[in-house]
Amino acid sequence: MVTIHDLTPVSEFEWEIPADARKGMRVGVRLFATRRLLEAVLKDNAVQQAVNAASLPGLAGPVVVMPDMHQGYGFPIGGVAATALPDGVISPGGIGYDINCGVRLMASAVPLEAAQPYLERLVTALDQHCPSGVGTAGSLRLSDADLEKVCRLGAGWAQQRGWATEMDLRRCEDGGCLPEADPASVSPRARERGRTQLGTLGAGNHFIEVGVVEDVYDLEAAQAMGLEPGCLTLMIHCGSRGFGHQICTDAVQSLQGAVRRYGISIPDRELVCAPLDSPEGRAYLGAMRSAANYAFANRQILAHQARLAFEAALAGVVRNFHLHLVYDITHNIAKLETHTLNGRAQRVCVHRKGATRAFGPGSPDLPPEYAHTGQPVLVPGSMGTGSWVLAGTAESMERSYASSCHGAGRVFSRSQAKREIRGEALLRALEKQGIQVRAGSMGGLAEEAPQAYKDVDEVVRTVCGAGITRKVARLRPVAVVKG
DNA sequence: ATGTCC
Repeated sequence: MVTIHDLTPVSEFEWEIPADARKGMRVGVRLFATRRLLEAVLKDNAVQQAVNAASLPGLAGPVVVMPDMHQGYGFPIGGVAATALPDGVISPGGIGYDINCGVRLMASAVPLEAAQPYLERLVTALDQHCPSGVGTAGSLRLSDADLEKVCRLGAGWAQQRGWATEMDLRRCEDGGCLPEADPASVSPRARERGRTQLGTLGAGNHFIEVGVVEDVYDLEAAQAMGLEPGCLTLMIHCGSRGFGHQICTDAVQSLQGAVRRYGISIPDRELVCAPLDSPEGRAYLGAMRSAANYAFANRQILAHQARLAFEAALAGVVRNFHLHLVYDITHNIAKLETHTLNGRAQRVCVHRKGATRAFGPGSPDLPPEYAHTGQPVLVPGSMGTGSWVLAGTAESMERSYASSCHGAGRVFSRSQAKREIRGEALLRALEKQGIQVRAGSMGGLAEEAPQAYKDVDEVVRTVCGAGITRKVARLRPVAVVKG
C-alpha cells in the first residue's frame, strides 16, 4: 500500500516516487497534485496502479499521473506512460475501455441573454437530435463497407457525407483520423455492435452541455478560439460506444496469451500487454485506431446533429446561431509521437488514459490558427460545476509527455454515488441553479453527481500551477443532456 | 465506459 510517506514533494503541485521505491519498478512516478487532492486519491488504488504501471517493459521515462487521477482497470485514469522500441509494449489497460473517449467544444456568437427565453426549447431539440442512453442505436445502419470506411477515415467519413467542413477536420486532434487503422483486426462481434451506434452519445459521464463563456484569462488565445465572453458554447463528451468497448474486451482477452508467449512479467493481470512490434501488439494497435476513428466520426456526427438542433430551436428568433468548432481532443488513446527524453529525440508510444494531449506553441501538429496559443485542452467539470479551456505549454513537452488533465476525476465510485445520492434531488438542485437538464435515468444522474467528483477548479489550479497548461477561459453550464 | 453476465 502506498502512503503519503512514499511520496517526495517536488513543489506545491508535484510529487515523485523514485524508481527504487518498490520492487519491480523500472522507472519512477511523477504525480501532479496538491496535498489535498493526493490525500483524497490515496484512499483508492490509483497511486498503487501508477507504481504497477512503472514496471511495464520498455518505458522511456517516468509514469506521469494527473491531479484528476482515480482508480481504473489496471492502470490509473489520469495516467500517462511512454514506451519505446525495441522492448516497449502496448497495454489496453493504459488506454481504457472507451477508446478515444474525448471532448469537442463548439462556440457561437449568441449572447446568453438573447437565447435565454429559448433555452428549454434548445435543450429539448438537442435531446431529440442526439440519441443517448446505454445500448441506444442511432439512425444509421452501417454496411460492412461503410464501417470499414469509418475505421479508416474517422471524421473524414462524416465529411464525405456532408456532415463536416474542412475547418471541422482541421480543428480535430490528428485531423480527426489516426493513420494505419486496421479494420481487419476488429472482431465480428465489435463490428456488429458498432453498426448501429454511430451518431449516439451513450451514457455514464457522457453528455452534451450548453455553456456560456464566463471568465477569460487569456484574451488573445480566447479570440483565436472564437470564445466570446457571455456567448453560448456547446461541449460534447463521448467516445467509441460499444464498438471500442468490445475491441478493448477482445484485446484484454487475447493479450493474456501474448503475456505468456513473450514471458512478460506484470504485477497485475489487468496490465496485460504485448510488444509494440509483435503480431498481437500490431493487431491491437490496428483495432484500437479503428475505434479511435469511429469515435472521431461519432463526435463529428453528433456535432452536425447539434447544429441542426440549434437551427431548429433558434432560427428566426436569434441571429448568428452557427456553432464553429474550437477543437476536438481525445483523452483515452495510445499514439506514436516524438519526444525529447534525456536530451535525445525518441519515437515513443504515449498511452494517455484520462489525460489530454497538450502540445505547446509552435508544434507542427497544430492548425495554423493555434500555432501561437498552443493546443486547446478541454476540461469538462462535474455536472453543473463549470468547464475549462486551457492551452498546452512548452513545459508540458518537457514534464508530462505533452499531456495535461482531462476532467474533475471521481472521488467515489458509481455504486457509492448511487447509494448516497438521489437523482431526483440532484435534478431539482441543478434546476434551482438555472441549469436545464434532460436525463435518461435518475440512477444515471446520481452516479454523476458533483459530490462524487473532485473540485475541477483545484485540478486546473494544479496543472496550471505546475505549468503543464495555462488557463484560457472558464465556461458556466446552462443546460445539459445526459443518457 | 459497457447490449453493467453469453
